Amino acid sequence: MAASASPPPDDEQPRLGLRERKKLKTRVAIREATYRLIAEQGYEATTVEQIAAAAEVSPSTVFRYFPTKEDIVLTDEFDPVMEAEIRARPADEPPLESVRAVLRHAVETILVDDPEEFAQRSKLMLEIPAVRARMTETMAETSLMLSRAVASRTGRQESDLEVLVFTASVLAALREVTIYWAGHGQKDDLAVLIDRALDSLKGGLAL
Amino acid sequence: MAASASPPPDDEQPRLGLRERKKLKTRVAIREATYRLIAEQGYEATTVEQIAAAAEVSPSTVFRYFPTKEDIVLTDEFDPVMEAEIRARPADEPPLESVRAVLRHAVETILVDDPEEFAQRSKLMLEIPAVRARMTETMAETSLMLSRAVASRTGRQESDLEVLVFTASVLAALREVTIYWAGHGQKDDLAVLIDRALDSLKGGLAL
DNA sequence: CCCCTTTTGAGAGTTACTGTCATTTGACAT
DNA sequence: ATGTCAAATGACAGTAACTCTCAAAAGGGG
Repeated sequence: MAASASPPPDDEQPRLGLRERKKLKTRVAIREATYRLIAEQGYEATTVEQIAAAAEVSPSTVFRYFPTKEDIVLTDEFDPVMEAEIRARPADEPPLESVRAVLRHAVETILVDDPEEFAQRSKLMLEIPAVRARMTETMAETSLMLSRAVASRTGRQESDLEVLVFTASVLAALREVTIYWAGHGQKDDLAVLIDRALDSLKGGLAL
Repeated sequence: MAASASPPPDDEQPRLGLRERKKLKTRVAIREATYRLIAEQGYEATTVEQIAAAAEVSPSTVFRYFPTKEDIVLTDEFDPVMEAEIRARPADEPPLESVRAVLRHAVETILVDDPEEFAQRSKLMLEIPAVRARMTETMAETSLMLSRAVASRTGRQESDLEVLVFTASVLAALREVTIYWAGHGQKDDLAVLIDRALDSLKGGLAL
């Protein structure tokens, strides 16, 4: 997927050390500065130097936290959660339906959690090729985890061509949905669009 | 897709002017130099400056011919041909089958045409994230053309979500096939793999 | 309060890519 | 051939995303 905001409900109440808390703050500061600057000036016009200045850290630090500029916008902590959720679905459920349930839940969470950030990210995905490309790269990792989960539930290898095609198609469809949604003023109901897309896959892409 | 080499069988015997012939030569020289250097030193270690030197042109010229370094490796002139071929398929054929026929033909052509280049490109797609990313970008354009063709043949809008999901899934599957093939020593029969992938889509991704 | 480890910032360097301008070179008419 | 014009090239300067290295600063534990 592509969400971020609050990482899954804090497992560790047990107090992060000051160090860790500061790191988290820096991370957030960088991201917020980035989103703000991009909203004001556009993506390409915003340099990492400006981001660093706005977040009050050095450029070095920005790169320590995010490997690329695109990652500042995209980073995503949902994969592990989704993996667990998929594994938790009933074993006899068709994989496509498991994915549907999990995605629906994920989307719901994101929209409650931080709708604006999600909206802005979707728009960037629509408009900035570099971001879309990086997003797709990120999806490659998601794809791996999804393949693992699907493989283990169906008793196939995760390198099985059919498994790979499954995950690649599902994620590609999800990406199209997101872009479609962003391209239509973000007015549609995401859950409905996801259902349509998955139904289309389920029906064998008959047009 | 992702092929290049000789552009579709020269429609114009009627003599390219010296100018055009020279341009073509330069294009080829740059690409050959690039492939050679990459084979020798790896992708990242090969700079555009080196490529320019090896092709005996200036760096400026390299960038005039190819917008990015990745494009030198990826550029692809097959889209228009494939678009025409799809439109030429019988109108009552299911789109997935039209795609199957055209892809099969395209793969055949490529493998006859310039198997080595195709092999090396696949390997780069597998190994170099930047190339894979750029490849995916390229696929976005292919996706557009495929959507146009499919839309016009099914009487849908090309912005129709189902059409978008169709093309995105097909191309994602094709990408997986290519990577799978490259990752397995390029020993399998590509046509067979494509069939398996498309069958999987046709069957509604039931696992 | 001191020591040790982690984090940070400063600075220098690389490389892909952009834009500009003067020079060259093919095309074409005379 | 020769002159003229447009297209292609090369030289150059500049930007911005990264990378590396090293010394200064700051948290944590005794």
